[in-house]
Amino acid sequence: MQAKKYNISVEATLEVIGGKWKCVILCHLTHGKKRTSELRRLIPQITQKMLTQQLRELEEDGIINRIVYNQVPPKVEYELSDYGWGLKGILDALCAWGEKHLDKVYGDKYSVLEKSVLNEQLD
Amino acid sequence: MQAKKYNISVEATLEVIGGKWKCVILCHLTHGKKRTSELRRLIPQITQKMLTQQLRELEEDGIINRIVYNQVPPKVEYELSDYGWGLKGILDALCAWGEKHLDKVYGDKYSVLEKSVLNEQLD
DNA sequence: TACTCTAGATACCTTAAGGTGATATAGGCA
DNA sequence: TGCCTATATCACCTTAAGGTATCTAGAGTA
Repeated sequence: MQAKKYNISVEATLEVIGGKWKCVILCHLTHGKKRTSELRRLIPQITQKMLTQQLRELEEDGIINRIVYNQVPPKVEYELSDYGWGLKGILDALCAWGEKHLDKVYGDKYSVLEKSVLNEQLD
Repeated sequence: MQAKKYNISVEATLEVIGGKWKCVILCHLTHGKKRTSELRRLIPQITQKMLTQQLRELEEDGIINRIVYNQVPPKVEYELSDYGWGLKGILDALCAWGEKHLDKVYGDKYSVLEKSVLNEQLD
């Protein structure tokens, strides 16, 4: 395989965790193993297709592990792989910056309700 | 203005630095003020339109400052704003992870040439 | 005069990312 | 017998992100 030409290494990172959903999924997984249905509940706007598609790609890149339980109805869990845990610092920083940014941009208009919902989902 | 509903704060961050180019631009700016033409040289694949478009959006979000010199031919420089410097930790981490990832994925096949080009551009 | 150089705008077009809705499993259970 | 469950895949469609080509300004310069 030929190394792809990146002009700057951050492009390699973006290829792995870029896009609309991957960081969101990974942030949730930093709080522990999750079932597919849990992820769908945690990320209401994501569609079934996008969820499994993003999970597949993350799995291919070795960021997450897919754990299949042989039972009916099916049960599948996803967790950060050892390699994926190397992203924890970045993911936490992204979340933290986002919170600060929301405070800055919306200030008081950023309702307490929002925050409680947000924290609930972070736990 | 109504606060947008985010399910998790990382979404707010992605709205500011998401997309194909913004992190790349910002990474370059962490190494100092840059003229438009310098950025275009540093990011050969970006088109004129995308560059100015992304720069405008970053400026609107208060991440970068646009410095216009009143002279002909025009001279415009971009630099991280004080607020933008708050992203330095994240940007550095993204770059660092990307380098490690390239090593892991490509190993020896990831040529020294690539690395030197890469480092050159990081300086 | 004609052409350079830098930064940018704008209209239009292409493509890939993302979304919708239907269908497939395969055992448990009413 | 037929419906439930959770997970996933497929074909198709939409939309927004990104790309191309052409245009501007205004002074220097060959």
